[in-house]
Amino acid sequence: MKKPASPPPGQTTPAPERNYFADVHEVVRLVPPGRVTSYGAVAHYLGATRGARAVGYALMASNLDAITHQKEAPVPAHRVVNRLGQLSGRHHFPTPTAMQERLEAEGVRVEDDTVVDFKKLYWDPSVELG
DNA sequence: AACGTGACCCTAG
DNA sequence: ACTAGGGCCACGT
Repeated sequence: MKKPASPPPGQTTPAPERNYFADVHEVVRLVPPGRVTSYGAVAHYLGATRGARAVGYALMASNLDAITHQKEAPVPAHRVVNRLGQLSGRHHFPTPTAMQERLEAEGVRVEDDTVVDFKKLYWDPSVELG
């Protein structure tokens, strides 16, 4: 077998198959309705405090996947906002107002594309889940 | 294989 | 207190 790669430990991707997509998918899915979390919190829970970007990327993929499958959003991406509580990803939703609409539907007040009482509704997986 | 992009976060002046 | 810049992670071409 010409398996050239014997990836030494400590290189990129320490975990064997840490599918960021599936990982984020699962964490966000655990976010209860009426609560909101941030990309950084999810990233931190995954172990990468600075991987918040990848979290957003994975979320987009999962959301688009759901749309492609024409099913209900398996991942409540609308409950994920940036560290400032702003709906930075609202522009990437099927509709520019889908995120806010969904949040308000769950009782989350949104003003000026920003979650009201974001700190109060904040849901940290590292804290809630441990 | 390398460069560039992106729903971000943190540190420094 | 505010503004500016750099950095990390993953994916596409």
